[in-house]
Amino acid sequence: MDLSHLNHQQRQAVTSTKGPILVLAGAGSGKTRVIIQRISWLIQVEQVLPAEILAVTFTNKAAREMQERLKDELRGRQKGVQLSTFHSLGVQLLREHIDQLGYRSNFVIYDTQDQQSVIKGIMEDHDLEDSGLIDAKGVHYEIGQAKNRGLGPDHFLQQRDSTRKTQVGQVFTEYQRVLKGCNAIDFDDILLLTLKLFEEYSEAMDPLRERYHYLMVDEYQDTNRVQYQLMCHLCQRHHNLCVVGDDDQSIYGWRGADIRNILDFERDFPEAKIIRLEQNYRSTPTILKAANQVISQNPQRMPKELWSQKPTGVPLEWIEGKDEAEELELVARQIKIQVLRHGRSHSDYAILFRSNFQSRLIEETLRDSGIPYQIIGSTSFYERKEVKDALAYLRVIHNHSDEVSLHRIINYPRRGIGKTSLIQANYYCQLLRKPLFEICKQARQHSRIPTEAAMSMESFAQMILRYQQRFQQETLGEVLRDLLADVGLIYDLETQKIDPKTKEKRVGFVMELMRGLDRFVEQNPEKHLRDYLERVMLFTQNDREEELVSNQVTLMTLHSAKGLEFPFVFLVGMAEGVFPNQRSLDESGEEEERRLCYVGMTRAREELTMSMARRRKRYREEVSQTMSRFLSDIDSSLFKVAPGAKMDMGQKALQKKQSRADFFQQLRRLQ
DNA sequence: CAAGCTCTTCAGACA
DNA sequence: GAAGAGCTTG
Ligand SMILES: Nc1ncnc2c1ncn2[C@@H]1O[C@H](COP(=O)(O)OP(=O)(O)OP(=O)(O)O)[C@@H](O)[C@H]1O
Repeated sequence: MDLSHLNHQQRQAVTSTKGPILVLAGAGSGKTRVIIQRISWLIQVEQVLPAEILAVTFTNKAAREMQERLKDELRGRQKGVQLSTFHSLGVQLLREHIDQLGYRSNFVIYDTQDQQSVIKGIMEDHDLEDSGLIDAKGVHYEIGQAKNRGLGPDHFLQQRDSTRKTQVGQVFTEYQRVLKGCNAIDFDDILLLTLKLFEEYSEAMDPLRERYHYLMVDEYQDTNRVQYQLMCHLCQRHHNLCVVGDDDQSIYGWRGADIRNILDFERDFPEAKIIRLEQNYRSTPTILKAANQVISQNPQRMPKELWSQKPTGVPLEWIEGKDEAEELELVARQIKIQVLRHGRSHSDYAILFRSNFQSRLIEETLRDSGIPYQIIGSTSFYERKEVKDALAYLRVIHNHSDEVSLHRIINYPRRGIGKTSLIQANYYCQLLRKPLFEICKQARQHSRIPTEAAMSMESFAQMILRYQQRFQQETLGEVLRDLLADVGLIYDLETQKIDPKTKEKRVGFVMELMRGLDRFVEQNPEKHLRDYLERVMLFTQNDREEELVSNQVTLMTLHSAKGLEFPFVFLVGMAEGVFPNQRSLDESGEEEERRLCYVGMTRAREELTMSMARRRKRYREEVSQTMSRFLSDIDSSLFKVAPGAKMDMGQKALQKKQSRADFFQQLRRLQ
């Protein structure tokens, strides 16, 4: 096998297939390439069966990319290699074994909204809502943090001196009970329950320990403790583990990523080999130098070298607008000019931002400028009310116990099952210890439920059962169409008295959902409703099948950009408060934000442009903004036009005028 | 009990 | 700019 496109250290990492190794290296040093080549080496040289190889990535997008790169490399022989995220691996195992843990295999996955509505419900039931000590969001956060560290309600209940903590503990306990009752698990449970399988049903899991002879983990710096433990179980038997990561790119601390996983690797795997990669093949020295200046302000970094042999490259660009609209217009024009001048494709460009809400204006601006674009990773689609409502029908059909979804739809669109009827139904649930759906099925037998409502409940339940049948037999997409027509969801949306534009949008989203299901069926004719639901829960919108990736500018958050690269990168919104994000600063200091900046900058291969607006609209009022602190860490000589300006006002104005004149001149020349 | 209205609150990243 | 809460009205 040809290893000439790897450097010495990479080759070492690729060919040291036995035992644990840790590849610790900076951005763009070819870590991902190591994983790809290693898999290729295992299959081609060591004749390892693909099914014995497991590579874990952090996002589905990364998994798919790796799949593509492997396909290019192995042309079919990669078939059978398992590439997945910890979460999808977990779901796969749970499907098979979750009954051991007291759930049924048709479990559903609760997202943040579902979780919070459960928590709200519990707090209402226990009159904890206006205790002033806790709120649903806070409890949700605490539960999440605890779960990421592998802790349960006891962790809170033990802290007797804090009423707040004990209340959180009570809600937490109840929360787990409710979820179990709904046969639902949350994202953290996916990992926790999988781990529990390994710990408590160890023998049943033995085949799994046996299965993967070679385990690889990309973006290792972002794993949390639970994932780490899971990883240990998976490679326990064979011990052939290769993890690659970069402590400077650890940007998921808020989700429990634990840097100890890197620090303790040597302790937990004493025979581990540590390999460092020091050459960056991605960016120009200019970009790399700037990125290093930003990250070097962080204390307590692991020592790492990173150099690039590429030609120096062009200086960094800086764009400043009077407000966000102007900032983004300038960015758009810049892209337009460059595409024309250099004959580049739009797909060579990425616009990266800190927070999702920034994407709206970017999108509008690009649309107005006629620049084609695609947005990656926005979760908002599946969080929209109308989409969630439609999905709730599917979830209830799949799992009658899913009471969060059931409550969403039992009276939407209206079918005369009001609040009081539900309270009565609920009373019978508790009295007879039956799930709500069972009560609905025979609502007329329960005298306290008003007759009208009871009839309605029964026919609702019958309808669900009818569609459950149909989903098992007919094409998913068609049944969904019938279902939504039957319950009148689209009709309800269309007859709402709101402005026609939003109305159109909402209907459009539901249509898109139906098209998505059609596409899913086309691509996976054998799969069932449960597969679709699983996909929808795990794969956010990222997965839009890369429709014609060609010639579109990519828009995404800095977080989703990790691991990717583009010839031209624009980092927009480089203003204090936005990036670094204020809340993040307050809660966890600037270091992670700084790493995020490092990640963003090092996505660029040839040219990096940063931009900000001097004023920004926030809700109603306008606020003036100052330049992001990260910019002042970059040597101004690396910029073509230095941001903020160390020059006096006169010069500054002049330069601005000058560059604007240049700019318009260029525009004219191009037209 | 439903419908329509205003008011408030919220916008940190992801699986 | 969107969604939920809470109010009034029919
Ligand atoms: N030995 C090599 N020779 C030439 N190019 C290489 C070599 N190794 C990697 N590259 C290229 O360098 C770029 C970065 O590689 P890769 O994505 O594997 O880096 P990485 O370390 O995973 O980056 P990051 O940490 O930013 O995710 C890719 O375009 C890759 O093709």
